[in-house]
Order: sequence, then C-alpha cells, then structure tokens
Amino acid sequence: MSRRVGPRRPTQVEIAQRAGVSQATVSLVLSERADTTVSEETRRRVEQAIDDLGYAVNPAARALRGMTVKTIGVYTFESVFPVDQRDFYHPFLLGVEEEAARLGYDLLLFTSANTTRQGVYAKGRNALLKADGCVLLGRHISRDDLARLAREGFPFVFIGRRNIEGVDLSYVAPDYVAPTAGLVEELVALGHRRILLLRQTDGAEPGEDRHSGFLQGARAAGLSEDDLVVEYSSGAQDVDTGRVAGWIRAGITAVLVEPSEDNATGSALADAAEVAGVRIPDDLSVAFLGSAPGPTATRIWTSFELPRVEIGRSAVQMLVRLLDGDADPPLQLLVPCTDIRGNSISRAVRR
Amino acid sequence: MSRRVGPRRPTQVEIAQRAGVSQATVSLVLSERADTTVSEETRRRVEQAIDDLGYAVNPAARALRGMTVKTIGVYTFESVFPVDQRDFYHPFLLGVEEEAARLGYDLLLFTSANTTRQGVYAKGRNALLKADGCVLLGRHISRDDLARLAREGFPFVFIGRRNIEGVDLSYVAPDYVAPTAGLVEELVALGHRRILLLRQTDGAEPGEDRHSGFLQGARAAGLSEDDLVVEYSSGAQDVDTGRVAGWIRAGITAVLVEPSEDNATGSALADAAEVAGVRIPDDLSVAFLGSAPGPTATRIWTSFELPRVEIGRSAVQMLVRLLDGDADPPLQLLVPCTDIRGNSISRAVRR
DNA sequence: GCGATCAACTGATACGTATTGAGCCGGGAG
DNA sequence: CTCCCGGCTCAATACGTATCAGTTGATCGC
Repeated sequence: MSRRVGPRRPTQVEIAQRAGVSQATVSLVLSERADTTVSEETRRRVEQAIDDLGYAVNPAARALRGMTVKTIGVYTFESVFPVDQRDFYHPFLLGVEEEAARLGYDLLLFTSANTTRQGVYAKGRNALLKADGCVLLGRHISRDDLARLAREGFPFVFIGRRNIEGVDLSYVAPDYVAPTAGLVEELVALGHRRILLLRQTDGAEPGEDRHSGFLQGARAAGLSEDDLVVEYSSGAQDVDTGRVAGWIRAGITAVLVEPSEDNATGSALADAAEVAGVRIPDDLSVAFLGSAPGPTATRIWTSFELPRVEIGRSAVQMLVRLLDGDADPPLQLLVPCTDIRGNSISRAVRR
Repeated sequence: MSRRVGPRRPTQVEIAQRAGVSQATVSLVLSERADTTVSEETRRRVEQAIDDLGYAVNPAARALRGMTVKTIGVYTFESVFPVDQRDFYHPFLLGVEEEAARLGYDLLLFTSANTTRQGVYAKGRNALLKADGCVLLGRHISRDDLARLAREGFPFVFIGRRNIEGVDLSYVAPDYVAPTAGLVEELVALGHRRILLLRQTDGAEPGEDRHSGFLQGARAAGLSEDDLVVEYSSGAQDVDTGRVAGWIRAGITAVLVEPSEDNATGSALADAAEVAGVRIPDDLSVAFLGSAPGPTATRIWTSFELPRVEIGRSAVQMLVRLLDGDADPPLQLLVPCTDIRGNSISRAVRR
C-alpha cells in the first residue's frame, strides 16, 4: 500500500481561515442539515471561500467519523463486465447499477477478489469494508463467508436464497416454489399423472424450493405420492437415451427439469428423446423450472423466466434500507417469476 | 450522509491489548515492509490476536493517513453495464476491469454522477476523490472538468486524445494518424489522385488526427495539395445523392470517411451512392477512418479497428504508474489500430 | 570498562472531518 | 436590575491508522 501522490487538497481549516470562521462552522455549512443554525452572511462567506479554493470534502475523513460514503459494493466471483452478453449474471448487475444510480450511490466492484480467488476474507481480512454495504452475487460464494459477514454485522444483501443455520441472512431471490407448483397443477389438468422431477445433485436451495413447489403443486392437484418421481442429474452426461426410454417404460408422461448452470441438461434431454424416438410433447411433456435452452425454430420450451433486472434493483433497495437504519436484517424477498408458455407440454397420452 | 450502522469492528488498539504490545507494533506487523524489525515471537502473538478477533484494517483510516486504497475510479457518462453488448464503450471497460483485477485494484464506478448529469464536479465538489485515481471515458466529458482535474493534481488517465492549452493531460488513445496515412498511400498506389476527406464538424482531436494523417500520407505519396479535398459533415442528413454526384463530377475517385458516433454517415453515403448510380468501389473507393458500419452480405468496408480492450488495459497500467509515483503526468500513449481489408476500395478508373 | 551500535519496541502525533457542550451577545420578561 | 432564552459560533474531541523520534537492554569493539 503506497502513499498517495499529488499536491495536498484544501481542507475545512483553510476554508475557515479564508472565511474568518472556525472549522466547525465550515462543517456546519456543508452539512445541510435542517436543525443547524448558521447566519446567512456567514454561510455566504464560507461558500465563497469553498468556491475560491476549490474545496472538496475528504471522503476518507468522513468515513473515519463513521459516516457512510454512498458506495455500494458488488461482490461476485464472475467477471463483472462479462464478455458474453448473455451471461447469466449480467441482468442482475444491470438492475443493481440502475437502482444504485437512481439512489445516488456509486458502485464498488471487487474485481481484485476475483483474481485472488480467496473469497471475501482474502488474506484473512475483510475486503468489503471499503463500501458502506454490499450486494453479493453468485453460486460460488462460500456459506462460511456469508455466515461470518452476517455475524460481524456487515450490511449486505445476497442475491439468491441461502438458508444458514443460526444466521440472519438478507436476500432477494426468485420464487421457484409458486411457479413450479403451478406447472404441476397445469400438467395434472392436462391429464398427467406420473410426473418426474429431475433435480440437480448440488442440493442447493433453488433445488429445494423447486422440490417444495413440486410437492405442493401435486398436493393441491390431488396427486398421490406414488405418482411423483424424483431423480437427480449431475450434468448433461447423466441424461442419455436409455434413461429417457426408461421413463417412458415407467409410465412417466411429464418431466420437470431443474436447469443446470450451462443449460446442458436441457439440450441433452432433447437430444436423447430424439434418438429414443420419444416425441416432445406428444410422448413426453417437458418443462424447465427456470431458464430454458434458447428457443429453436419449432420449439419454445415451457419454462419460466427469472426477473433478474428486477432482483438486482430490489437488492439495492433492500441494502439501502439497511444502511439507512430503516430496518434490521434479515430482510428477505422472493420475487415472482414470469411463466413462459411454450409448446413443449401437451395433453397426456393414454398408453 | 447518514451514520454507518452495525457493531463496531475491532481496532489495532484492541489487537495490541490482547497481544500485550503497543498499537504501533500491530501496525508494523500488518505493514509487511522489509525494513521493519519485529521479533518472530511478537509477530506470532499479534497474528494470533488478529485471527481471534477477526480484525480487518479500516480503509478509511488508512486513506486518511494518505495511503492509497487500491481503488481505481471509472468515470463515464454512458451506462456502465450497457444493455447493448455492441455498445461502443463496452470493450474499453472490459480491458479496464481485466487489468485492474490483474494489478489488484478494485473498480469504483461513478454511476451516481450519470444520473445527476453534473459532470465531475457535481455540486461544486469533486466526486472522484473516493478513488486513488480515475480512468475517464467518453466524448461528453467536459474539457473544463479535465483541465481542472489536471490542475488540482488528481491522478487520472483519459481514454481518447485531448489537447488542452497549458494542461498536462495523461491519455491513451488510438493512433488515427498512421493508419490514415497508410490508407492514403494505398489509394495513391491504386492510381487515385483526387481524394476526399469527409470530416465530422465537431472539430475534436480524432478529426484533427485523421486530417494530419491524410496530409501526411498524401505528402509521402507525392500527391500535390491540389488533389486533396476536405469536406465536412455534421451527420447523415448532410450526405445525399446530390453531394455524391458532385464528388464524381469533381473527379474525386476515393473518399475517406471519419465515422460519426452512430455510424449513420457511412450508411447514408452507401445509400446515396446507390441512388446516384455510383458503384462502390468501381466508381468510387470508400474507406472508413475507424469503425465501419457492420458488414453486409456483399460488402466488407475497408476500415480499421480500434484496439479498445487493449486501450482499456493500457489506461489502467498508466494510471497505476502514476499512482505508484513511477512517473509524472503527462503520460501519453497512442495504440496502433488494425487494418481491415475490405472490398470497398479498388483501382482508380480513368475517366 | 565504556562508548557505540543495534534489535525490538513504544509514545506521541497528524491526517480531516462531524459533533457536542459551552460561551457569547442582545433582547425581552419579570 | 436580574434572569433567561434563542441565535450564533467555537474549542475540543474522537474516529483508526502509519510513521517518526525516541527509549530500552543487550552486544560489540577496543
């Protein structure tokens, strides 16, 4: 950490001297608080001196006094200016930037932490303190870091749901439960009985939520537990022709797929079905519990869309509420998803 | 500016008490300088205390002492997470982020300044001081702001060339002179004599540089001054069929176009030529002195490409050199462009 | 044996601000 | 006349750190 360069900037003391007042008075003039009493004449003289000397408040000194600096940190493992526009995280950041700008906050990107893959507590010291508070983003943020941050009382909001024992976590996340339940009910209304949920093996909260929605929708639609099948996949290679054929033999007529990070599971399923001679949706209805693989000429996947920009915005709003002391953690918000009506589900065939 | 929330964090004083040493010693242990003398035993005890209490250095206090905080500001009028991936500024930011991360700096985005369109000196106070130094970006940054920043000794690097009387400005910019000169020489080699430079009316440095390159190339190729024509355009509406026809009548066989912000001048020229029955390149060779309109099925414009990512990287490198005191402003760097060989120029016709 | 040198540590200080409690002054009430 | 009060200003202080100028002992050279 080297020494700052350049000439010294004017301070309140110098303003005070030039205006013939005390430093305290200068500070009073600058803090445009309502309950302050400075005569019009004094105020004028101070402001004149400020203009003359080109004074600018020193943010470090302000921060040291315990003031906020109007800076929101953004911590993410992924690159922040992603090369791929279609990057999953990009829309979140869009919302974060938009809302931060609207509320008058600057954005501090912890890019250095990305290279030194050390997590929040790089070098054993918290890197986030340069900001008033922080929006955390990304699958790869360690639960331990989150827990420690929360315990230390650092104000932050996580994007995505996380449940950590004994820790009060603030987060904004998409609601997977309701739309998943809705899809199950819709499938049942279309005559489906044996429905498969294909989960990711990571065991993370999004998977749990989808599972809850699955069960909840089934209950609401009056399905018996026996009709529900849950299987796991750890990636595209797990979904092959044999497996799809097996589903058909087992009488399964509809599959709900939890998307994998790269959406490869979805594509693999489509390919396997084609090879197996299983037509979608005629022989098998398929829907994605989240973002689907991109649409093709003939196929629009039934799925739902996460309101990512909106989530980014909400996270900033929530963080600012925490910073303003208008609320205490945990603040938790689930944002509804938008259904995408595709052509990958249809009325169940009787076999 | 409100008060910071949350519980107080441990300080060096508390570390010192727990380790049975003075605060100064704690600071010495933390500053991993070579010329420091702390016994192994003491260092161990201090580090133990740091771990126990979860100490993290207070960046505000450090900054107040005049230290740098490893933060580079990014100031731009445009949105920083542009919705349009093809945004002109995006690649610069990519380079900035990449290099900042590599050098261990975090990035502070002055997004709040974008909404309050007040320039650098929003509210009469310099908004940039939260960072150690700053990369400035964008056509719309006022010359006065740049001049004032430079005069005040704030470390910054501008992306793009700016010449301001009596001000030492550090910048990184694409070199328009050399490739423009090269294009002129190439055209002359193809038999062209009367060559037109179509400048933007803004009178900014990029236009000056292209003009210089134009003259320089002509001189190198042995063209007489009489063969050179310079015209101006303030936008697409200025380039119509009549104008193009006029060029042909005047014996002009090649046009070098300074691209406008939205590249509309280029498209307008193509359209006007088509309507006028002027074939490119058979009747008229056309090249762009910078980014061309997107390629079409039959047409790849001869032009050259700005190394924008590279420029972003260089700007950060330059700024860090300034911050480290390894150099004094002005530091100025011109980065070479890449020629794009299209099919919009050809051998001159004899008429 | 004595000053000099050195390693290891510490006390004191400054950085620039926001805030607090007190002081001053002039005027109105009692 | 005294007392008090409101309006205005100021001196003093704390925030947490890095660094400088010592201050110890201990060791060394002669």
